[in-house]
Amino acid sequence: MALSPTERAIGLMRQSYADQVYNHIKAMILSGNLRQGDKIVEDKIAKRFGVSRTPIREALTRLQLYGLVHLQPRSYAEVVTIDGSEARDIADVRFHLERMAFGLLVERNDAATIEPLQRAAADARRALDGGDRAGYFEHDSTFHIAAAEGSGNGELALLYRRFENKVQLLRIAQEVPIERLEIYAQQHFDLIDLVAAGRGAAVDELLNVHIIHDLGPRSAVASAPGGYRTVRDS
Amino acid sequence: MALSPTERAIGLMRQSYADQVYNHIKAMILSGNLRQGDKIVEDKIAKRFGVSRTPIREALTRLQLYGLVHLQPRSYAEVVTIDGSEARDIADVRFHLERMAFGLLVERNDAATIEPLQRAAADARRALDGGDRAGYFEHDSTFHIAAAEGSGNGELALLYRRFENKVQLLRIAQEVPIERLEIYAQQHFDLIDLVAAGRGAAVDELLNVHIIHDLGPRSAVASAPGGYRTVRDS
DNA sequence: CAATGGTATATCGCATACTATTTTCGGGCA
DNA sequence: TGCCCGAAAATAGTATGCGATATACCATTG
Repeated sequence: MALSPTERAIGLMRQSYADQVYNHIKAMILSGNLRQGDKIVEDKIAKRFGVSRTPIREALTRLQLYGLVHLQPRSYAEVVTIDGSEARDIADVRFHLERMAFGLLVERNDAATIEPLQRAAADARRALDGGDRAGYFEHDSTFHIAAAEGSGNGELALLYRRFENKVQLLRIAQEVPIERLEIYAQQHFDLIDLVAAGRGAAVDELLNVHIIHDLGPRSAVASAPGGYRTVRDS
Repeated sequence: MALSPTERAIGLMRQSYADQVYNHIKAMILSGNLRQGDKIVEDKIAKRFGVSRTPIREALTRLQLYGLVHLQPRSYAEVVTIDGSEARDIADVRFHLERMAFGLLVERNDAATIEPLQRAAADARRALDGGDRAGYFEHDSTFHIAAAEGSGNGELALLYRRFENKVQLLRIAQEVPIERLEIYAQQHFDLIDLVAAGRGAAVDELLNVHIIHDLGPRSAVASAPGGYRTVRDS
């Protein structure tokens, strides 16, 4: 954790300890190394990282506000637990945020903007083919974040990037079977195609399928004639 | 700031110093006591409140994550500045979040759920009549937060409550003329009526007017026949 | 006079130590 | 045996101090 003498000498402390700890704990949670409900004790983490509790507390504060840990006052912190009802709520909110993002993408109709999505979708596909489940999740996230970023609305991008933490936590916890991941991976490409074709209604419909999937329909989008039917129908 | 001996004795420290400081600074920003771009120095605030810098830092971290202050590493913090482009982005995101919330409200069609909205709308109207501008903003916030809460989606409520901080900051900065506030106050009642009448499309349309108003149309909702025309047309 | 460099000051990042509260756990009692 | 209570341990909340970095100001030079 401590910086190398060289880094110190050059003055290259790009990230504060709090940043580093934040990233590390977040990675531990999102990789499944820390599981839902696991106890997080400041002093233990501090000793583990070889820093004092001060930066740890700052990192935990951030993790709390991003919805990844629950801080019980005067007591210890826990990795948040997401039950079925919350899962549906999260998916629902996510659908609406992404619908906004993709709507703006369709409006923009800019090939350069969707290039990052293309790349992320391809990376996800490759990871899945290689049996790299964690890698797939990573690129899946990247895909959707790229959509938010590409929307051109900075606030949406900010909001989505934060919200996405919880989505990722959900992905880990749900233990989705590999066959479903295959479907998701394909849908990414389909989404890109529909965006490129400017078929906004079809995009909405596919997004609903992609995000809400089998959690039970709560925000179903009315099926439009000529909407999304099967893969590569554009 | 320090607790009274009685409070200490009874053990009534419900809020940590960090909480209290957070609420206080937030109130200062949202009341216009601290203006956009104002410098915030930890030590000064610490002395002002009679506590150490530690809880101040925690409060500032939270304010940063809520988008109210900008923390420059190794330098001082500032109240965030929102330029025109960001303002439009915020309004745009807000519209989509509220559309989701009100959509769920229409689905629910529950009188008890919209009762808090009714009350907030009435309070806002009263404040405005009394010339209490700050009070109006307060109740305006309450109205929209109540909508998010009433949606039944806890994640949406959480997200919206956080996001609303920035919206409030925007309200302060924009210095909207009083005549426009009159219009907003009326639209709150109109929204309630449309929700009660189950006219979802009209709600969307009015929300767009209410939120995007004169920032320039970016997320215009297509006018539906029988949509929102004038106040109390239901 | 403008630009550049250097020094002083302001301010934050983190470590350490102390305090207050919560949790845990074991022993006494019904 | 189960439950309650109290003491001890665990843990977070806050204060203080030091060191590091950024900012501001002034002198020097072209």
